Amino acid sequence: MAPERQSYRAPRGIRDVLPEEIPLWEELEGTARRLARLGGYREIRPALLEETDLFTRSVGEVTDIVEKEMFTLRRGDSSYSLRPEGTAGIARAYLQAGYAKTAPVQRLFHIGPMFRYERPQKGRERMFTQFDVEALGSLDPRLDAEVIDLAASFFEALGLEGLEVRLGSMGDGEDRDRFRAAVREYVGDRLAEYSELSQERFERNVLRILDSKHPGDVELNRGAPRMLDHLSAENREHFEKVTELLGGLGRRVVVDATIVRGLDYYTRTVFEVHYPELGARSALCGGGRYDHLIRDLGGPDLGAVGFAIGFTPTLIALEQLGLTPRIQEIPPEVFLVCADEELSQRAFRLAHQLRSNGISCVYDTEGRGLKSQMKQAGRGGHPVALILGSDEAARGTVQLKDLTRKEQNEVPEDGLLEALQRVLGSAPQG
RNA sequence: GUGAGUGUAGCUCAGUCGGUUAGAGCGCCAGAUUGUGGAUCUGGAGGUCGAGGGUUCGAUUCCCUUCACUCACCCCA
Repeated sequence: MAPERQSYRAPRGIRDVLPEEIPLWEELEGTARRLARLGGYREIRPALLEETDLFTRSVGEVTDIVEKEMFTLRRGDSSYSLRPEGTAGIARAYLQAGYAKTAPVQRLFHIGPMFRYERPQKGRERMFTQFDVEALGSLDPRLDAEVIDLAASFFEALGLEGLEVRLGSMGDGEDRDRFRAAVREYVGDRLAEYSELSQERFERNVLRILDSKHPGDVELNRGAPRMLDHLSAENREHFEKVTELLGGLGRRVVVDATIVRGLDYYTRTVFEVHYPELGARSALCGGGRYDHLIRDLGGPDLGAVGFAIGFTPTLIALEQLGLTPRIQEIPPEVFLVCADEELSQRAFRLAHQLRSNGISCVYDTEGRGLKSQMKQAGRGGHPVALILGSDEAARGTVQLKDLTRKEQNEVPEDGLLEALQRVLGSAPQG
């Protein structure tokens, strides 16, 4: 029974959100929900755990995420994984719910944790919360623009101004294959000059070489083929439409041919939202179109577009820019003070009564003295202290102290609720 | 997976050129004439100096190993 280890910690890369931090998280979640709903997006809460196969099919077998970053568990012959990203599960839920047949166009959003087995570092955790927005069932470029606009609006609502939307297109099908071949040829001709890392990527995922930040590679990439030059007429038109629509909203759009998403399911539109002031860590959001994912999961070939915003990078950005909302926890409205220990049962019952009437309250459980209880009431930030004393009890009254105004009145018990509501309703700090 | 840095009270950190009772601030608890708050003052509790091993008369201080955390690379939100 004697424990070998006297302390437990959360697993590596996983952190608790403590009560002190909840107001901040509620602010982020509330902002996300509010904006999503303004656009008619409905909240969905898909499974945290899926069959592993769902992710290998959708995200891609040779991606890092699937190859080495999934938390996977086996039960008998089945293999399940904690979701490493949100889109696959949402698309799966969409199909399972029958939306593809009953109401194909679905605007959906989700806020929740994702899991990736990675080495933690700043802005990267093994369990991280994402705001996911997905518009499924349509190819309309307005949805691309709408979704991008929503992502940018989220950051703006939190106080970030001067955002930059970087937009590119990965093409689709044939033009993408042609482009990939062109890149292979270009890079293959001078592979030895590329960095070791890029050489490794040559077989794995050529397109990522275009994304390299290695100075030598950047130089070599200057002459590389550009996806935007290889787009088919149809995809070109779609891309231009999205650009135009965003421009029409006054959004600053930078066409960035180097954007390459890491996940296999992306097609055509890809984008990132950047906050340039943040430098290297300026990407706050990534997303794009994934027009064949639904088909690949067994449904009809319907288009879809979406994005994911990580809460952790967002919080870091806000912190760096001094924009972290300073929101106080809201303490219970009443602290019940027992001047006499014999009244503790009455205090307990009174607490129940107040709560039944919608008034939040707490009381001391450590048998502390009056003074100490008053201290707790004051430091706890409760607007009101109710003091139960034996003299008052004999008179059928309690002392009601307004801690913000420092006013105290003796009130009869049968008028207590009204008196409390009056004081609380007119609380100056709101 | 690779590399670097750091590990001393709940938190933020001093400190010991190896020496015998390890410190501060904040926080916490208790008092300041006995039924009243956030200030002030006084006092108090709280640390196997991450863990294991080595060198030494002696290690929290030096060396090794290990674990954890942090940061960077990779990858990505």
